Parts: sequence; C-alpha cells; structure tokens
Amino acid sequence: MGRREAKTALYEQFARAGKGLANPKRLELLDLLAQGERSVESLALAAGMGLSTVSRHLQDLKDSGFVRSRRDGTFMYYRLVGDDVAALFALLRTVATRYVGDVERAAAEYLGSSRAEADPVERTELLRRARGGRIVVLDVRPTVEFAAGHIPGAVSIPVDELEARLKDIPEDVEIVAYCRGTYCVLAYDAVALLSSSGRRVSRLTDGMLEWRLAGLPVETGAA
Amino acid sequence: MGRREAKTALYEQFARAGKGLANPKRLELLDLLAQGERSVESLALAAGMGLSTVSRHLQDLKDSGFVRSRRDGTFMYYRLVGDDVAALFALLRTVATRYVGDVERAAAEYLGSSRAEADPVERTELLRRARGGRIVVLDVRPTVEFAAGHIPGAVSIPVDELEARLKDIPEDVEIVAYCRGTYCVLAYDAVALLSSSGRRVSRLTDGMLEWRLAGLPVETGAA
DNA sequence: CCTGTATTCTCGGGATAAGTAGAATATGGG
DNA sequence: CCCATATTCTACTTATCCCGAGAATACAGG
Repeated sequence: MGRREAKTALYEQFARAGKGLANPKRLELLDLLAQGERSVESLALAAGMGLSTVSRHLQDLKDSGFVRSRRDGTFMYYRLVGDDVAALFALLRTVATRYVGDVERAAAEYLGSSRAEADPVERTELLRRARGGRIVVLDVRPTVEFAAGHIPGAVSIPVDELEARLKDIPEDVEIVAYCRGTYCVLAYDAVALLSSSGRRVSRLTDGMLEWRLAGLPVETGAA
Repeated sequence: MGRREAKTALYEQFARAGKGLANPKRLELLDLLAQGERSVESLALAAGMGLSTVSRHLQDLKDSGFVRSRRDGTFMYYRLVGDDVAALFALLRTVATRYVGDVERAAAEYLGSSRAEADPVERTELLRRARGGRIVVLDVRPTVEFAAGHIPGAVSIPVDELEARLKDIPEDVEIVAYCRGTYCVLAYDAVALLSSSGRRVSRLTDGMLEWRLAGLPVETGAA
C-alpha cells in the first residue's frame, strides 16, 4: 500500500468515529448513555424514537467505537466504552455552543427563557454548602439514571413525581437540583415547580455528566 | 414550539458540528489547519485533493463552526476558530485509536512498522534536555507551518530538504525531530534518514498539535 | 419444543452527502 | 476597463444515510 492510500485509510478510520457524532438522534442516545447503561427499549422510550431506529443507531455507535453491549436474558444493555467518549461528546457540545450561533438560540428555546434568571450553583460551591449541612441535593432524573450513578448523598425524586412527593422534602431547607448536564431540561423544570411552591431552590450549573468528568466522587445504587 | 421540537432542533445544531468530523477529507483538512492558517490552494496541494473539493469541505467546516476565513488580496486564508476545535479533533483521534481496532492497524500501515522500535522523547523530557544544551530540536514540517508556530528554539528543515541540508546540523549533537502530531509521518521519515546517516536522533512522541494543546510556549515567524 | 418478549435484520423510498468539471465571481494590477 | 489569479458556485452522478414497518433471530421459561 502506498503512502497516500495508507493515509486515506487511516483517516477513513478516524471518520468512522466522527460519523458517530454526525446525527442528532445518535447524539441524543449518547446523552442518555452518558448517564449509564440502558436497554434498547428503554432508550427508544426515553428518546421518543422507533425501536428499529434506535437499534440501527446503536450499531452505528458501535462501529464508531463509542458503545459496547451486554446481554442479560432477553435484554441488551448498551453503555459507553469509557469516560473519554463522554468527554468527547461534552466537548462537541461545548465547541458547538461557542461557535455555532444557532446553538445558543436553540438552547434558549428548549431550556426556556427563564434560563438566564436562575442563579446556578457551581460544583465546588455545592460541595462547600453540602459540608455545611442544611441543604438537600436533589436528583430529578429518572430512577434508572440515579441508580447508575449520582452525587453522593443526593435524594432521588424524578421530576414527574416531584409535585406528588413535595412533602418528602423538609420545608426549611435549601434545595439544589441537578439532572443530566448543561443541556438537560429537568432541573429547570424542578426549580420552576419548587420555587413556585415557595421553596428555596437553585440549580447546579451543569449536571451528572460534568460531575463525573470532573472526577468528583460518584455513588451508585438505588436510594 | 413544543418540547420535542425544541430538543430536536437543539440536537440538530449539535449534529452540525458533528458532521464536520464525519468525513476523512475534512479531518485531513483539520489536521493541516491545526498547524496554522492556510490558503485554499495550499490546502488542496498539501492534502492532494481537488480545489473545488477543498473549497466545498471548507464551507462545511464553516457550517460546523470550526473555521473562519480571511481574505488577503485574491487569497482566502482559513484557520481554526480556536484551540478547543483542535482539542476536539485530537480527542476524536485519541478515542478512535483507543476503541476502534482498525485504527491501530491503519496507523501502523501508514507510519511504518518501524514505529514501535523508535524510542520517542516526551515533551517534558525534551524541555529538560533542551535546558541542558547540546541538543537540536528539529522541525521537519513545511516552512509555512513552522512560521505559523513552532517549539521555541527549534530549527526548521522540511523533511524533503533534509538530505540536502544535512551539513547544516552539527554532527556531534543529539537531534530530536518533531512534526505535526501523533499521526504525522514526517518525523518518522526524518528519524529514518538521519539515523541512517549516523546521527544520534530521536523523535518527539507527538508534535506541534499536542505541544500547543498542552499550553507550552510557541514561537512564531520564519527561521 | 412452544410461546412470548427483546432485539436485530431486511427492505424500500426519500433525502442528503461526496466529489468534480466547468461557469461565475471577486480582487489586484496594469 | 481588461486580464490574470484565487476561490466559490452550479450542475450532475453516484453513493450513502435515514427511518420505520415487518420479518427473522435470540433467549427464557414453562
């Protein structure tokens, strides 16, 4: 094989990885998988896509080298092969946000215009307040994701159960809610609901993805 | 706009960035652009692609938010918008290498089987030796790239002029050659040529891309 | 081995991407 | 204003991607 052919072949391999990031649905799946292992059906449900579509994209992600699968009975569980894939995904979103003008607009539309008003708490600030006691760290993601990994000491109340379970949170305490990451809408919703119920609540600037990538401790298992 | 639509729209924007990484030719162009600003024709020449092909890919990269252009007379110069784009590119290659089996094979084929034999020098080790004197840091990239940014104190001899200019390098000195980065073939060729001429020569493990991303000092301007 | 469930595969039509020759545009210099 | 040069745009073919419906496969448990 000549030099040119070999170089072309090498870059074709790199592009296989790149293709994994080139489709919006695949990125949504990566976003979910960054929270932890999930079955195909669960992914389809969470992402609102057809089963065969999800299965196909998962094969593509496998070809990109981003995911591995594990069989458990009749279920197939997919997971990211490593945290560096999550880091790649996160960096893509960061770069896109910084340089593609429309991302900012689309994010504002999705996350709500209330976004700017909130006064988010940084990771280090959260740790500081948690050490001081008197705050509740509230994980509003679905329970599967909480079980797969959460901030140590956090309480799990999925956002769609939040209204019904308001009483489970003491009234006199400050709440910090978090969810999947920077572009996840759940914590915004939780903050809206809680603050309209008169609770003192703020939001972590980002979420579990960034927490793990920062190398901070992660606790697993159900509440 | 509903939630679903807004989320879809947001991820379509992220995917615009992802598409920039989904094609081997575009990745080759990113590799060149990571070394510094270049004109369209110069890119076409260096990458061995057609002019209109290059121009088209540059428009795509612009849509991904990765590059900006500047006109100077009849020339258009393209450059990466920021170092985080270079970091994204580098991370993609790293992840691909780690998890896509064929990358390793393709890299071996391109860079040569001699790859494993060489005893590369780390960046910190290079700095240490440079402070001690008695080594020549040799930049074997094309002169344009050298001018756009190089390791401080490095000597520029493009690899295709190396044989003719051997006399410019003192015989009794240890040489450390470097080029664009981990997957650049130039330094391998330089080491092969120099060591067969009886010089004491080794290779920097990576190259200019990683050097800059590590935040190490960079010098600009011609030799 | 038969049944039910989870997943993957096959297929097809519509959409989008890739690559390139040649026309069109933009600029600088007589 | 005309020419030469650099780049982009247009047009077109070929190839690949996207998505989902339904068929095929894989497994668990009677």
